[in-house]
Amino acid sequence: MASAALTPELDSMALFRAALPECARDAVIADRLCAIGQYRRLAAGDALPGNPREDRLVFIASGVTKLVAQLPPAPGDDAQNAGHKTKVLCKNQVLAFHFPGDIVSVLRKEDGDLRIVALKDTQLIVFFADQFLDIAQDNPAVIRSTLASSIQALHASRTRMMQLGHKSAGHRIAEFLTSMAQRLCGCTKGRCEFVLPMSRRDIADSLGLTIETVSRQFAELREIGLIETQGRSIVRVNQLDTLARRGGV
Amino acid sequence: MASAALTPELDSMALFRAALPECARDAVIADRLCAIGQYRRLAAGDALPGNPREDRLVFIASGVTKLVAQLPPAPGDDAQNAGHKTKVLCKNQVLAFHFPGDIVSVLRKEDGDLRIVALKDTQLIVFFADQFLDIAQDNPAVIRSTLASSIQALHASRTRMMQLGHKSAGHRIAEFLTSMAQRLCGCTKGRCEFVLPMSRRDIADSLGLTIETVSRQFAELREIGLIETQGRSIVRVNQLDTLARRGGV
DNA sequence: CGCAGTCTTGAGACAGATCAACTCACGTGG
DNA sequence: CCACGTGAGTTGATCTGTCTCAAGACTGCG
Repeated sequence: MASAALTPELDSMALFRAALPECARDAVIADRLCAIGQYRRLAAGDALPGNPREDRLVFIASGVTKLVAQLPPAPGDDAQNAGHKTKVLCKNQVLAFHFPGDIVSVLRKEDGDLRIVALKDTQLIVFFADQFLDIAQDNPAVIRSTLASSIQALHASRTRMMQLGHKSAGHRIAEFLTSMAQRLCGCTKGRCEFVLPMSRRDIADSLGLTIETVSRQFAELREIGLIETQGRSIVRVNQLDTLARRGGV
Repeated sequence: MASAALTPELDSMALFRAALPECARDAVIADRLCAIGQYRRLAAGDALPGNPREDRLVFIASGVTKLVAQLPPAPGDDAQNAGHKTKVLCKNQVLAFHFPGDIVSVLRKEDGDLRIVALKDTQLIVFFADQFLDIAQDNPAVIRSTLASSIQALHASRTRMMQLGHKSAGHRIAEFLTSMAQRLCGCTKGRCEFVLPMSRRDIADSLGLTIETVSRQFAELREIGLIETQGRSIVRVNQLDTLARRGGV
């Protein structure tokens, strides 16, 4: 898509510009936004340092990240679990995975903070939300596209809520694989092959399941012949449309 | 807060103005927004007619509503459930409850449509999102507050996702009651009493549980002495802070 | 007062979690 | 280049929480 001859930083900025609404790409406003964006590089496994004070907007230029909500270590969580047993380990819910071109809004911590963690080497641009909006509001197209993307995220989040609320493990895994096929190789039917950038644990945490259950579901899909796997992370889907139907959408 | 002598419609519009950022309340922009807003009245149980074509923003002036995602009657849902049994009835996920002052964004239907249903007699103002934004984008304060509220909704939705992903029935009910206490009588500690505007079924659907489980959890809280109930919908919480801790926040 | 629908309570079934081995992939260092 | 070790992934046995199905009790309406 973008050039390769420039520095990684300029390259990332160019990608960011390309993500802006067409009319704003080469305008002054793009320069102003780029000026306040901080370029960052994360190695696989690294987390973007948290900032408890400011809401931020993060543009993913390359790589893959997960957005993790780290539940606080259950402060006084035992006071009430009279009879129950509760894992003392703080559980990490993976709220979403993000791919190049995505803009993620990271609110400052309130109930156990949000963190962006890289799954592979990742380049991103960080904006402070206030600064970004101060500039963006001068340009209707930009502010509207920002709003649109946040509404989009809301919609996605609601869809996932429905998943977590009603769907069985089988449904969830099928839907997960379907969406990964779309994201990673743009396929919606037929057969395709891709490399999952995230671990079983990440998948489990994002779907509200355990790794064992995820593993068993993969096994079941393998037995039926719907998918094949190679090594830890290579997945080949044989009938994507059948898989999608299994996901119940 | 608002007058009572005017017509219900004017009254609702006044409430809407009051919800705008201060600097915009009496400005021209408020008049323009009011001009495109359609006043609606819903009796308890009625649904706001869906609109498959336009995204809408709905301002709740009075009453209480639920936002329901009606899953399509599982078109070809059985093809894959080889061995499993699946409810044929279409399940209704309640995505959120809304109270006076809330602005709800209702996206046009995509995967099983969204509907707003009144829980008690409700007055609201409906805007077409495009029209609304065309006007709002002229005023930085308005567009930013719109964005802020949508980000807020996103955050709430994420919080709920975490709930549905990780929390036990007991946690969910405790958190639900805590948030209702805040919404309905502004309490965060001590004891308080309120009338739940929604049925057990609505509660169950919003938390991803069954009515039976909800009922049992209420019973448990009653036995512990944390709450008392009277009739179907009056709830008295004895130790709100203890309940909140039980919710695990 | 009586009916209809909501809520409660109980007994049993099942999906998924938990606990515990075991296997395998993949990077390391000899 | 291959042996090795570590951590990821798989598989199995059991256990628990929640759903299901089925009565029954109550609320609140006509």
